[in-house]
Amino acid sequence: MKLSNTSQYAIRILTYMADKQDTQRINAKDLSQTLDIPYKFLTKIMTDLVKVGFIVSIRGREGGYRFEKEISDISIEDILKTFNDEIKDEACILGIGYCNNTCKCALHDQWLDSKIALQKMFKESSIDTLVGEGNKV
Amino acid sequence: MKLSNTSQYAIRILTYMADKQDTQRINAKDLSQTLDIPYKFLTKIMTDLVKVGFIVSIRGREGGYRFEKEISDISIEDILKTFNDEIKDEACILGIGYCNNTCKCALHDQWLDSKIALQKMFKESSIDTLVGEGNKV
DNA sequence: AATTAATACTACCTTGAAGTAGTAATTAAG
DNA sequence: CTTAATTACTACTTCAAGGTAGTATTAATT
Ligand code: SF4
Ligand code: SF4
Repeated sequence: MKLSNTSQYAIRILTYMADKQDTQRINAKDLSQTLDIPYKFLTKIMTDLVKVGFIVSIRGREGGYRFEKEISDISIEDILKTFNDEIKDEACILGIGYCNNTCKCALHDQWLDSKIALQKMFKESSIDTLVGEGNKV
Repeated sequence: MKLSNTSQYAIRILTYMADKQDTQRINAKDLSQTLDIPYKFLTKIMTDLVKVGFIVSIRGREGGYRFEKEISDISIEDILKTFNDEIKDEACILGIGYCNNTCKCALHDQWLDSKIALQKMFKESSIDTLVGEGNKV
């Protein structure tokens, strides 16, 4: 029960970029070194983040990345969805077919509250609410 | 963000077995068919559940499995731990090294409540609290 | 004792996530 | 214009989870 490496990386990348919004461009080499994410894997993730419209890339010398979308308009949920790692409404915690909200697997009652709380937390955590001094990166 | 297939299977197996405690032995073929879990994969999981002492196996003709431990003494947390799928105290949600409870990754504050609630739910959900009529299996 | 039905063990195959390598395309600087 | 520094693309490799196959072992039934 954990987030995928890719999701973890993406969240760390975007929150770190948000922390440095003064710097107008951040390049892959810096991100890779600062966040200790393998360079080639990071650039693959960056391309996904560009394609989904969170950031834009500036190619060529002196290039890099900057936000395209408002950081108040990017939630953890959005990031997880980009990498298919969100908690889906229709996914049963025990993997028994699709959840129609009337079904009951053995863990239903116990899981439902946590599920809703988690989804709410992911949805309400936009990048701008996460920036802060002294965060581990 | 989901439980592993193996964990899901194990929870379904044990809750189903608990539902049928009248039947003193349940064999792998029945479990495989009823729960729609691949037979060979199921027997691998069963062997793990035996090794960790939740159930005992009776080999040979008319063999099968039955509980060894009290079902009130087996929690979802215990099952998840068996397959290394529990939410570890020291695991950072963003995968940044080890959590010492003084560190702060960007998601720390938002995650902590959910984490504690989930851990509590997994710990307090013993198999006997999960048995019930009409559950999806 | 032979047969049959069950679990246990060992080894392998498959799939998807994670990570790597090399090259092409782009663009600022000199 | 050339070079250097950057992102993008394509393809491959590695690793762990999930799943499969075959055989050995066990024990009740006949
Ligand atoms: S029973 Fe509960 S966990 Fe299972 S599918 Fe329905 S809502 Fe989801
Ligand atoms: S900062 Fe929060 S999530 Fe990260 S390791 Fe510490 S407690 Fe865990």
